[in-house]
Amino acid sequence: MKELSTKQSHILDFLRRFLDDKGYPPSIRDIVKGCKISSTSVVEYNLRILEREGYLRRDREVSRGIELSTRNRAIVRVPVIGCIAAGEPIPVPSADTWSALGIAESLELTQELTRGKEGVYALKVKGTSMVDALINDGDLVLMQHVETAENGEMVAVWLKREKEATLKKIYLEPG
Amino acid sequence: MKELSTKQSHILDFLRRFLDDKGYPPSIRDIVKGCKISSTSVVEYNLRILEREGYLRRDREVSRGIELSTRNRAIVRVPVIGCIAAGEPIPVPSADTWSALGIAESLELTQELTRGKEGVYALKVKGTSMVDALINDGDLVLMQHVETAENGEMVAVWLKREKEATLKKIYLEPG
DNA sequence: ATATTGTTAGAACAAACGTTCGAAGAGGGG
DNA sequence: CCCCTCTTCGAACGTTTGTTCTAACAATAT
Repeated sequence: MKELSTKQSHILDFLRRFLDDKGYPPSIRDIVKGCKISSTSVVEYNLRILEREGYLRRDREVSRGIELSTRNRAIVRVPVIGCIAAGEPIPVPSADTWSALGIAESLELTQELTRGKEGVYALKVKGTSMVDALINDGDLVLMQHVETAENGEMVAVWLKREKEATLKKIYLEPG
Repeated sequence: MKELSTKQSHILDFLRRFLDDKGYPPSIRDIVKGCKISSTSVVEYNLRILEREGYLRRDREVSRGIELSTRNRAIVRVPVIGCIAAGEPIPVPSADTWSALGIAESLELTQELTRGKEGVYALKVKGTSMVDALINDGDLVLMQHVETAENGEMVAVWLKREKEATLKKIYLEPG
């Protein structure tokens, strides 16, 4: 799937909200009003792109004949590997074996959050030693495991002594 | 709910199958064909009964404006209210009016994340001024809006000068 | 500059669609 | 039988809706 324009994201989002709220898809003119678009043909134009990119399916010549692709709503299960405290080492997360091991907890996320990335895992924060870093006790930190550090990219590294972390891509979810 | 006639059960069943298959509700004439009914007014007549008995909800004068009332959803939609940058003010999120306003994007979460809390919203992080706080550009911060600060609880407060934030409950998702 | 591609605008048309109305059939109780 | 209620039938009306077409605008490349 290609990158979507701002307008296409708005339309897709409006579609989801409308469907969620009303129980049936919006008409093209509903989208015009809901997304403050000036013409039906603009919606038609962008719907065509969204369909081509696989975000939805359309039944032509049928009013409200729009079906959202279920792939976008796919739910991903992410392991909560362990606790993270000040300066403690992080156990290595293996992408596919976590289900076999005795992982206690897991987290259900939508793919919108993980964006299809592999090797995403979660850590539970222990203690309030990182309050100044916007992270509190009991928070959940979503992270992506990468094998090698790409050039110029930031990678999550725990500096034991400094009690600091820098990271490339991180997914956070505190509770 | 009263006992349904054979025809009404048939319609209800067709409604469910159609919705499941196509992703949008059938038109009255679709029901005519699908249930081998001879006239649209017969469908209209029975739909009126089905609505009165609470099996479905209808939006009048709207094509395919039928919503089955048995749908349960474990997925929660959360508005992405705006951008957050160093020291910038946070727009006030109102719990139920965000769908009516021109909120650009939203995020789909499982209830496991929000834990059924009300007034949960998200902010998009702009800029890298908070990298040292584990938050990077483009990250999404999930927050819960509370009207009053409970005693002893931490509440999200932006200190303009210190460029710091303390918060009670925070959900993070970076990209 | 011109050409190309992506996007927006507005209008118009034909089909799809929900609604309404009068009439009539079916069944049940007096 | 008549009366009443529930249900079906068919057609018509007005609106909604998807589609299409042409023109114009914007950004970028040639």
